[in-house]
Amino acid sequence: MISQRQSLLLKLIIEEYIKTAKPIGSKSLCKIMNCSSATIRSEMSELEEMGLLEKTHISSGRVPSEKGYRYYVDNIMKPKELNGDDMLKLQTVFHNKNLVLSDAIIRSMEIISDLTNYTAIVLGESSVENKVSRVEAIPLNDMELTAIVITDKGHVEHKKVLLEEKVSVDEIKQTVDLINKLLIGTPIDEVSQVLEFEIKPIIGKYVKQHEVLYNAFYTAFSDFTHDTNIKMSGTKNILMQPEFDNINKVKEIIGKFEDKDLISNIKTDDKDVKIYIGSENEFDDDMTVIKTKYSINGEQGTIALIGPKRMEYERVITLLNYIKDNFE
Amino acid sequence: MISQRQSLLLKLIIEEYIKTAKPIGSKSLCKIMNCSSATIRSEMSELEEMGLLEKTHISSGRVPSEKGYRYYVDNIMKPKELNGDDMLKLQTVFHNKNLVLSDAIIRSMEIISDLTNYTAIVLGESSVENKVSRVEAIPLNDMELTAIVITDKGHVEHKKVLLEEKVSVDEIKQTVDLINKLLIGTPIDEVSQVLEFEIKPIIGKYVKQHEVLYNAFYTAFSDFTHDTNIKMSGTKNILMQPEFDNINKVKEIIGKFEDKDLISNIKTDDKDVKIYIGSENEFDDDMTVIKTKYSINGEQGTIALIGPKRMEYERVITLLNYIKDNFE
DNA sequence: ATTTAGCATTCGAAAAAGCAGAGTGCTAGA
DNA sequence: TCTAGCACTCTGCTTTTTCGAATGCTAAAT
Repeated sequence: MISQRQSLLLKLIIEEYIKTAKPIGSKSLCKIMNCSSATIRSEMSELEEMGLLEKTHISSGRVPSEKGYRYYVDNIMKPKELNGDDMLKLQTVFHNKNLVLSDAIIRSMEIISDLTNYTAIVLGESSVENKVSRVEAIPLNDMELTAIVITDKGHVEHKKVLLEEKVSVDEIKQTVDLINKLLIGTPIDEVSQVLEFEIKPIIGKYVKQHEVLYNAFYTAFSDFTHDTNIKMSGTKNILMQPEFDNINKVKEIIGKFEDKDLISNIKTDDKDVKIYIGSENEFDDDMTVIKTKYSINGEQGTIALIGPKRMEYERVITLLNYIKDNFE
Repeated sequence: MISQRQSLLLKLIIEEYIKTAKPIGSKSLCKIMNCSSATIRSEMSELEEMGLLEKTHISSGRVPSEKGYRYYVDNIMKPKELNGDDMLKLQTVFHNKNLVLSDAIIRSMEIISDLTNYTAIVLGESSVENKVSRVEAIPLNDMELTAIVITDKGHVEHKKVLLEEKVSVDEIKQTVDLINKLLIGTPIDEVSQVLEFEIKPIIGKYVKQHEVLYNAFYTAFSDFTHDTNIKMSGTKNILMQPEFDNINKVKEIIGKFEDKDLISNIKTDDKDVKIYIGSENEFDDDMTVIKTKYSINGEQGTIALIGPKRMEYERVITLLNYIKDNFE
């Protein structure tokens, strides 16, 4: 077990390291720990033995290990009050009456990203809980049409589709009417099933070119439901962190930020704010991902921050909780 | 004036430098120029005097200057046939019958970016030449609605708007009907005028809360017309170029890539493929921007590539021309 | 009048050497 | 248990050296 004093020492080391990104030596903690550097050294080496601290080389100061951060997050750090400045900045969003909720979340995350220099991500989900309220198709020429779906919550999706063969405007109209009749009120995530099992079998009776049209709508719809909306901000900010002092790491991370799949994977269904340090996350072993689900008014998704493992955990968790609370 | 031999020399130096990114020494060109290094040296120093070449330091090999590239692009380089591999890759797009034109352009540019390791940009314009074909408003609750505009070319824009006061569903419906009546057929870029001068004056007669609703629609529409759609790909690729060997340049460029205004400024109305080398462009003095307008089927915009000044000009210009030709 | 060979010179990139400072571990005494 | 002291290690920086690739210039050759 870890002693009182060791816990304090770990706390001091981590918090100092978060500030400076430099290994912490025993001497610098003498006054505050009220003992000699030798004592601190021996405590340090015990913490190292437990795997909570590391050295960058044999005679360097100590640096927190992944396990060290984990311990800090789980057992040492305390939820803090939101800092006044941070709050003030965020208030500008809540007081801006012109912002729709979904925009407000994005804006809040932008602010948090600016405030912290971490990268903010908002993964909007394709509006589960939304029901189809209307389907439209605008024929553009004999080979193209735009399919539009509007949900009861005001979500709109549209997609241009290429028809494999010419289809008459009348036939398109008939198909749309049919789809509307059968689809209105259907939850968005059940649409593809309804299409497949209820509409496909009967569409042939009404429309000559049913294959073609069916396929067009089918691709349009399946795009809707699979598409997660990604908003990122501060991919530049994060490069200001001192850990990005070498060109290859920068390139690696930039590459990962461009990888939509990797980013989409950050999605979570956990309503609590959870922290994934280093190898605990799928994104990058040197980074920490902190994320939570939001869900307001039928719209839901994930908000996340990505930063170095040396992250201001207390502050970040407070920030995320704050905006969650304010949006409910 | 520049002599035959100097022109050849310049060509060789630039093309070699494009390949290797390393200064070119006189000796390396002896065989191909069929003369001694001393001769080449003296020609080189003349080219330098004319400002077409530069040295990185007093005893280094030569590197093309901005003016040198300009001269090369204007007077030396010849339009080439598209390389077979490049063509093959692009063909996959043209043969993919499922792609709508606008998607095909984006996809083509992605491929070009991969092929060249430059960054590709597609700036889609808010569909000039489109006319309003329908306006819809979906009330979400007493304070929010989603406004939808559909154009005759199948372009769809939608936006959630916050109402400043509660407005009844009936009033919303009336307003929408009125707007539809007056707006259908209006070219998208004239919408705000019609709204301001034709609709605003009479809306009060029909609707009690006319201010509120008018404002909502006005903001929604003005967002539509101002919004240029930016698609970028290969921001990572470009970092592979050897000029990005120092961290600060990388950060600078990443910052510029995040700057929507700077990117939007790349927009051009020139239908020819034009090259802007170094300080000739607004983007970055160390980079070259090559761009052209595309316009198909009422949809138009700008496609551009951003790369180092040391760009494969011949290839790039051929590529862009090729996709332009194939889309018309 | 060009072109070439030869030579001293310049400069950068990379390796080697040197140095100061910050830390550590360990031991012996308080 | 804690601390003072000491030998030792390693980094980060600066300085030196070395090496090779180019250059410009001059004088001879074509």
